[in-house]
Amino acid sequence: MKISAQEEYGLRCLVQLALLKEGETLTLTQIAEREGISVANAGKLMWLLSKAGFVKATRGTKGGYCLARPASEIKLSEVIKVLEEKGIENHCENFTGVLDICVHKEDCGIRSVIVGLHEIIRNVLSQITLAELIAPEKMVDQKFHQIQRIHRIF
Amino acid sequence: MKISAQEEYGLRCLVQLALLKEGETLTLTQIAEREGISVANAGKLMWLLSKAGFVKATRGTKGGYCLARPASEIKLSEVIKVLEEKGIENHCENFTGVLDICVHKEDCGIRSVIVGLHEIIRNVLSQITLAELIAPEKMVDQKFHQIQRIHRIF
DNA sequence: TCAAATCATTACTTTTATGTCAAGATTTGA
DNA sequence: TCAAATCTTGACATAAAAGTAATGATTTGA
Repeated sequence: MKISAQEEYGLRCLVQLALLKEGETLTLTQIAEREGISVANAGKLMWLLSKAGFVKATRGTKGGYCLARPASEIKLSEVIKVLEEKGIENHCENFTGVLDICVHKEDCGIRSVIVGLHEIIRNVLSQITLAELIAPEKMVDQKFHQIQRIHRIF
Repeated sequence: MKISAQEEYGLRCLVQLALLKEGETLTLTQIAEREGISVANAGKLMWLLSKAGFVKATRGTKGGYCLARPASEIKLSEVIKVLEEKGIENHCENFTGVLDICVHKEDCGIRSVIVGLHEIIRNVLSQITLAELIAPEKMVDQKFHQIQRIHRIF
């Protein structure tokens, strides 16, 4: 169970844009620099995020990227959904082994657990916005544990 | 955020063994057949699970695999820990881009969220045993939602 | 108008994860 | 003892993910 490179770096690029003041933009080169990734890679990620409507791109001199809507209105769950390649919807299609169809199609305890876990993850991520993510780590941690406390997970 | 093939299939092989009666065993061929994966792949997975002490293997005619301890004493969290290649411990080492060290080493909201999510996942999985996983999906689902209800996640 | 700066798009390369193969070791039973 | 059945192990091949490169399109401003 882990986060993919695309999810991690994509999210981080968005964080950079969230840090900007109203009206400012960042070029691919600047984003790449600030995140320690290649310009080509940043380009691909921003293209995805642009297609998905999270960022607005303007070309030409003075061009660059900025968020398409306020950071406080972008939930992490939405971002992750776009950056992951295959959603949980197709859990059963993903693990069919050498067959065309998963042998557990009928009744599957694992599916319940995996699908349930994804529900929890989605739920938690839907309670955190980009805006909250750019606060100092201490604050994010606090917010996270507040979510956990409210829901009595621990 | 997704489960890897190794985690999925490894878990499923264990489930097959959990379904056995006391004293019964399954050969690699049988496991492969029942899970719809190749014998070679089953061999690799069982090797991992054997090294980790979840299953007991006996060689030779009449040989095969069985659980090394009762299914009710094997938590999913332990199994996943063994089957995933990199734990969450090294989140920061995993995403350093083109640099040697992640640019967010100092203070990182994303890290908080990802590490927190992994805590939740581990916690939930530690409350489910192999024995519970082999019940009809309906029951597993119930158990899962019971965990959610107890902890007021939703 | 044209060159420079920038994003857009697709194809390609590299790396990593997954899956396979083959040779070896152990056990059983004839 | 020996052949058959089985697991063990490490090397290898394949597929998927990640990352790069190259070419094209748009905008700005001299």
